[in-house]
Amino acid sequence: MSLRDERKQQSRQALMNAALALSTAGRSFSTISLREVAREAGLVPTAFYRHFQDMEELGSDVVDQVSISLHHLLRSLREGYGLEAPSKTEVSIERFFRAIDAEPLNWEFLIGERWGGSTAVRNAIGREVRFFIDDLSQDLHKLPAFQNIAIDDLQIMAEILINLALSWAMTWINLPMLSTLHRLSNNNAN
Amino acid sequence: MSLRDERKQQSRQALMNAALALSTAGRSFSTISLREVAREAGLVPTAFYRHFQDMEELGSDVVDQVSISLHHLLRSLREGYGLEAPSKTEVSIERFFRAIDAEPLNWEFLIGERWGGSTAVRNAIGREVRFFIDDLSQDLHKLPAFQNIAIDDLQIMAEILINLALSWAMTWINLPMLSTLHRLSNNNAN
DNA sequence: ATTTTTAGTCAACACTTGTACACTGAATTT
DNA sequence: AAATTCAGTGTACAAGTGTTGACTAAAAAT
Repeated sequence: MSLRDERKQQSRQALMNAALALSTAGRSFSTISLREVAREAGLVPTAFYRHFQDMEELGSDVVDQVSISLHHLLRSLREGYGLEAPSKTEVSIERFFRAIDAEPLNWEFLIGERWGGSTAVRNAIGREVRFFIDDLSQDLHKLPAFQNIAIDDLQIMAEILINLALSWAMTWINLPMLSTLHRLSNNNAN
Repeated sequence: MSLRDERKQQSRQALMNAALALSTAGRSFSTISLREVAREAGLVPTAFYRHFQDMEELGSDVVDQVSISLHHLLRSLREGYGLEAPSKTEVSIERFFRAIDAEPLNWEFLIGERWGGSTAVRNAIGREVRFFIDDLSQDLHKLPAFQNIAIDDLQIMAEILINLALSWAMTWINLPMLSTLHRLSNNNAN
């Protein structure tokens, strides 16, 4: 990649990081402005257009980036299946919460914008969630305990698990945020 | 109630209806402005302050109103329990989707804003969802088939069911919207 | 060495936003 | 009948918004 392209990629990434950071600071993606994103990324507003046509396009691209990172998690969860049967679930759940703590912004964005404002973002996330469900149902099908359960039922079970996981993830993320908020308000009091 | 209070209530309701309608027209509550709500309600912007201190307060009150309506549904679903065992679930699910079709705006608002922008709204919805879960788990406990299942497990089951139901509801609402969108784009083409 | 490309800058625009303040007139209270 | 209350109006302002077009300078292509 040429020097110029490399720098462009860097700015592009700065814009996406800014969008992600702002979207998860107690606000939703659809409420943040193009100018805010540019400011946070250390760019002038008009430079935004060198990378994205509008905020919707930025949003969709953030979804794509977030999805890639979460697919890595899904694979790492899969690798825990080799263990003895009883602790399998325990290990998976623990890894799941660890993964949330590792990159909470990605989760918060995906879940918070799932039914949120922008149509483009919503569709992109919808596709992604459906992919997660399909993936998990195929995974369950490989497990001995689920061998004689109909594919359709496994699909529903996967849907159930994914939805519950997303809900738990959001609750989990918002829990420590309360103490963060408390700490901040104490600092402001001085 | 005095004549003046009655008219005030009417305007207040107009504002809340406007907020609900705007929030569910492909946008989220946090993206709609005070002025838009007032305009939609047929009021001047400054009249808004006679009813609510700010948009956050409006949002919380909309959640309260929506919750009441959904509690009515929950009760009507409960009344289906007297039937013969095999079709019980079927009837409940059918009633559930009927209830969504009856007042889709309420559902769309509750689900869409559950992890959405405004903190006040999010907290109000969180409380409401937790109430739904508690209610359902107590309900399950009364059923013969669930008599010998631990209370904690019933709580989790209720959580699972509510989360899945909310996800299905949103998917269901967005399904016919596609055809509506299609119809609209056809009309615009003329 | 010269030309072309292009990420980022700067200034300017037409709008929308939330909110303050003084005002009106009908419903209510005195 | 006179005084008071108060939902709704109209004007105004500072601040923020998306998007335009012309410009700069460094990298890439010729």
